This record gives sequence, structure tokens and C-alpha cells, in this order.
Amino acid sequence: MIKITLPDGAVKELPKGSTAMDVALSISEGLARNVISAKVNDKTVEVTTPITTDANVTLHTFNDADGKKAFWHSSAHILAQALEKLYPGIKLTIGPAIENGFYYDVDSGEHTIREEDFKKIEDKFLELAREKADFKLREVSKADALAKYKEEGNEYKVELIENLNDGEITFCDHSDFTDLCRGGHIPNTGIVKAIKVMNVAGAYWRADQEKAQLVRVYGISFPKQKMLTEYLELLEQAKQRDHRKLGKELELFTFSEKVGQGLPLWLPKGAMLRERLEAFLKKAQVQAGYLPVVTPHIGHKDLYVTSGHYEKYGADSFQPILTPHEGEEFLLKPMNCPHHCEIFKSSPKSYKDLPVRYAEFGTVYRYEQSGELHGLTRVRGFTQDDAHLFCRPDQVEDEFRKVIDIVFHVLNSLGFEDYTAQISLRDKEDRSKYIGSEENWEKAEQAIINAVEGKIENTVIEYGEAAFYGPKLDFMVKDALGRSWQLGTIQVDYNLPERFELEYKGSDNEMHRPVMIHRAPFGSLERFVAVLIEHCAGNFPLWLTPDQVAILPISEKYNENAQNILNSLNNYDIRGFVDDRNEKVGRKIRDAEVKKVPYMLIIGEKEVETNSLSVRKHGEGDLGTFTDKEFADIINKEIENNFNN
RNA sequence: GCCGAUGUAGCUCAGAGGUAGAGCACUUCCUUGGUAAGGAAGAGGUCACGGGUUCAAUUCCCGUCAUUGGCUCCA
Repeated sequence: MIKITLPDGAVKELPKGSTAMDVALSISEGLARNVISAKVNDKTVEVTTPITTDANVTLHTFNDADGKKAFWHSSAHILAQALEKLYPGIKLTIGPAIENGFYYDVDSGEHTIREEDFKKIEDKFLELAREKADFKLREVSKADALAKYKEEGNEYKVELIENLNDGEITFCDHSDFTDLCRGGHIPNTGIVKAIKVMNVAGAYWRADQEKAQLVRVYGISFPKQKMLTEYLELLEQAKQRDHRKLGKELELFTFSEKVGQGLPLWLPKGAMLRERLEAFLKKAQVQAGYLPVVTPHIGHKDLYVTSGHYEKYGADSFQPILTPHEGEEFLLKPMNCPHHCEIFKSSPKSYKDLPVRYAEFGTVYRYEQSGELHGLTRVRGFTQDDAHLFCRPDQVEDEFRKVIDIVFHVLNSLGFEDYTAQISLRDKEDRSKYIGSEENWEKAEQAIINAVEGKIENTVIEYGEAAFYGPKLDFMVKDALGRSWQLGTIQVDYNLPERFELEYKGSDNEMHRPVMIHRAPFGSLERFVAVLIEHCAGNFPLWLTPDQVAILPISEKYNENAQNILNSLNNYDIRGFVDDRNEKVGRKIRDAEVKKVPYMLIIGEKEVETNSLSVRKHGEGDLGTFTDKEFADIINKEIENNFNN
């Protein structure tokens, strides 16, 4: 007998060689019906794997993350099987489970897999799933494994196996299909009842642009058809929040082919919203001791040669601007730091002057790859809410922490609770991507780790995500479709001060090198607004929204009264517009609701006679009658609440 | 940049080898209405751009540009 310890601490005694399924059966039949995967001593296994020693066992159903993973990973096997049958001769590579579903990368050879083939693939998948074939894991020697794939001519699998050790190689069989696989499957294919091929895309072998391009087929599967339908509905709803759609509908921004790819045009409502965001941050920065600076949109090429940016990005950037003067070259500003370094140098600094904090809403231009452009989240011209802090080494940690406070202030005031703080460090293997000494990097990375310590929970460390001149703390937020975007960023930099030979005089009367902190709480106004739109589905906080009030006269007779009311509300700093169209009030209400205007005031005979306001709230309906003053209080209270969350 | 998809009126979209259609928006008129779409008439398109095939192309083919789902990249 062996002792099986369950997550709740309960211990079961079962015969040696029992499986996770036996454990489930010993608990309840219902559980046994739903259990699809298990973890034995932290290793994901099949529910049919015999357990030979005392062990901690966790049972997984589709409702938990590990269960989904096993389910989708197994689905990837079935997908691969279906693809092999439909496209003979394709070569399989890898097929993992992902956050929502799974994919399989194949070298499709002569075949092209198109959207119109999806139905065919789904049908074949379901046909194979219905065979209820068991997933069976078996150990294979390295020699045998290599032999199989060499015979098939599958260089990808050969490469994978060559990097594995003999004795740890397993194949998974189901029906007539076999794949190299580490394990972690559901019992049989029949559990998968619904599948949707989501899309096909190109993907590079081993994520390397230089290597072969494979075809990646994305899919998602479920144990019930109804779950698939619900998932697709959810996706449809998420699309309604897309900032590109809402940005157009709410008249915030647009693009023009004539102006150029990735160069957003801010419309009046969008520009006003943006100005409010800027004012909000400027206020916080004044309080935090930042000093405003303004720098030009171009700079001498030498400036970027000095900073190292030219060497790193010069070839892939907007190319230099020439002048009538032979040999003179300017670059469109791709970042503000070099300019700010020169401002620091413009006068001698004492240790008493530090930290110096230069802030600028600086518009920069980067020639992003055309395939990368995406609405407002990835553009070629954008405005950073940039600042550079020049401080003494002993001030770095404290300054860094203060910057974190500003980032929190921004995220909290705008209702972002669901963000990830990512510490972006150097690539452990490839140090050639970075400039600067080992010692400085070590110091910079440690400074971030120390500053974050005890200040932010749930941070993740990502190696290889640092900037080329220093490590970063990035604040990541997801968009409506679950794609992750970097918003705020804070970076510690020992390198640019060296390249620009920045100095201050210390208390010891010697010259010392300051440390630089780059930071942008929004990241860029463009991306921030994009993510904010998706976050609030276009229902902006009241202080930020373009129009707070729509004033809706019942008939044209009251247009003038409505205009007077708007004027008096302006005196309370409330902004809005009068809908003086020749339409019924029902129509005006509908249009204001669609435009997501937070408050509507209906003005007719009654209101004019009693000098009152009938207030309707977006999404809620009629609130009743108020005086100007009372209404202004409602608005102001709501705005106050926006900042006190 | 790479692989796939898309491009028809201001917007959302339908359409067919014989030079285009709907709804909304817009203009004018009627209506002056009380909490999510009042009625009528009108105007609006080089069917992204450039080539090719064809008696004939917006439709089929090729290229370019843009958008888009991914990959790669992101100072």
C-alpha cells in the first residue's frame, strides 16, 4: 500500500501501482468522470500513470489551469494528426498549450494552409477525436527516437531530440499517431468535443528570424460545444472594446494614408482628452520636484553616435535629414534622453543640486517595422511622458521608489488594477546586445531589485528584456483581447552618463558621475490612451471624458434655454454640448447614450418654468430633478471619487 | 521585414465577368415631440492604386500601397 496525500491534507491508502484515476474513484464517481490530468509530486502525469511510492497528488479537471493545459496540449496532438492526414508530407515541430488554446507549428512543404481550409481541419479533428483513442506515453531510447525522425526526414524533431538526454525521451501514441512528447495528457481523444481553428500565421523555427518559417495553426478546444460558443461570444464582446473601433466612433483619433503609416492624427475630442492626461501628470510632477524642459524634434547625428543609439538603431530608423550644408546630418528625435543629458551639461552641477529631474512631453519618431504597427499601441510618431532624473549613487534607490509612487498614482487614478510589474534584466547568455561595464549593469540591476523589494507584490523577472543601456521596471497591462502591452517604464542607467561624460562636484571637491533614471509613467500618450479606451470600454472617468454633459432640449423652442444652461455649467467647470437638432428627445437620448456621454440634461417647459435640471445618467437612466448647484455637486463629487480609489 | 487575410459611399457592410446597392450619417422639407432610433425627398462612389488577360474587369491574374491576425522586433 502507498500513502496518497491530497491538496487539502487528507491521506488515502491505496494499493501500490494505483493511478490518479483510482484516487479520483476513491473520492467520488463524479470527480472520476471529470478528472483529466494529475500532478504527482509536482510532475504532470496522465491519470493512467501508475503511482509506485507515497506521493502528493493533485487531480485536475478542465476547470483549473493545469487541467486546461493538459486538455489543450492533448488537443494539439489531435490537430497534428488531422494536419498530417490532410496535408501528407508535412513535418511536425512543436505544439504547446497556450493561455487560450494551443497551436501546432508545421513545416507545410508545398501545401498552403488557408483560412478556407479551417472547416475541413475542424471536421477531420472531430472525426479523429470521436475515435476515443487513448493517449499512451512510452519511453524511447535516444537512438530509436533519432532513427524514427531521420527516416521521416524531419530535421526539426531530430534537432529537438539531439538536445535531450537518453532516458528522458518519451513518445506519446494515440490511434495511429505518434509524437515526441514530454507527457501530461488527458485520458483519450473523445473528451475533446469542440474545436475551432482560430487562425494560421507564419512563425519562425525556434523564434529565430534567420531560421525557417513554419506555419502555425492556432486552435482552441473544449469538452462541451456550449463552452466553445460562449468563448466565441466573449471574443466578440472583447472586439467591441477595441480602441481602434471606439477611437473612430468617439472621434478621438484617425490615420491617413497620405500622412503616413503609424502617424496618428488626434481629433479635437482626443486631443482634449490627451491634454487633460498631460495636465494630470504635470501636476503630480510639479509636486514631486520635476522641472519642465523643452527640446527640439531633431538633433545632430553626432548626438546619437555619442549615446550609442545610432550604432544600435541607425540603419533601421528614419534616415538622416540633410541640409544645404555639405555633410551636415540631423536625425528625427527617436528618444529624449540625449537632449536631456545636454541640458544637464549646460551648467556645472554640485552634489547639492542633485537629484535634478527634467521632464518633457517629448514627441519622438521611430521607424517601427510595418508589420508591427497596431492602432495607437504601436506607432511611428508618439509622445512620451518622459523625464530623466540625474542623481548621486546614494540617491538612486530612494528616487526609484518615488518614481514607482508616481506610476502607482497614474495607474490607480485611472482604474488599472490588473497590471504586472516586470523587472527586465539582461539576457543571461547573450551579453553582446548591451553596452556598458559588467560592474555598472550589476549595480543597476541590483538597484531596481532593491527598490522594488517590499514595494511591489507579484513582480516577474524577465531576462533579455532590458534596454541596451540598462535594466528596466516595466508595467504591463493587457488590452481587450488579452495582448500584453508595456505602459509605464522606469530604467536605471549608468551608461549614458558615462558616454556623455556627465559630472557633478562632490562634497570631497572631486568630480563624480551621476546615475540617470529614465521614466515614463504612461509610457506614451498614444499607447496609454489606447489601453485606457479598452480598459474602460470608452466610458472614461468623468474628469477625463471629452463631453461630460449632453443638454437635450425637448423641442427647438428651448434651444436658447439649453445654451444658457450650458453657459452656467461652464462656470462650474463642467463641459458639454447642446444637441439642438430638430429631433425628438428620445432620439437625442439614444445618440448621447451611444456616444457614452456620462450625463444628459433634458430641458423642456417644466425645467424652464421651475428653473431646474432633469438629469439622466449614462447606462442608468433618469435620476430626477436638481438645481444647477446640486448637479455641479454631483459631478464634482464623482470626479473627486475618481482620484480617491 | 516574414506568413495568412482584407480593401466597394463619411461609417458598417451586401453584390456580380456586361462600368454598382442597403442601413446609418449628411442636405432640404414636414413635424415641435418628455427619457434609447418620427416621416418624406435628395445628394453622395475612378468599386485602394498600377499593370495584365478579355469584345468587355470593380469582379479573374500579377505588382504596389494600406489595414488586419500572428511571427520577429520594440531605444
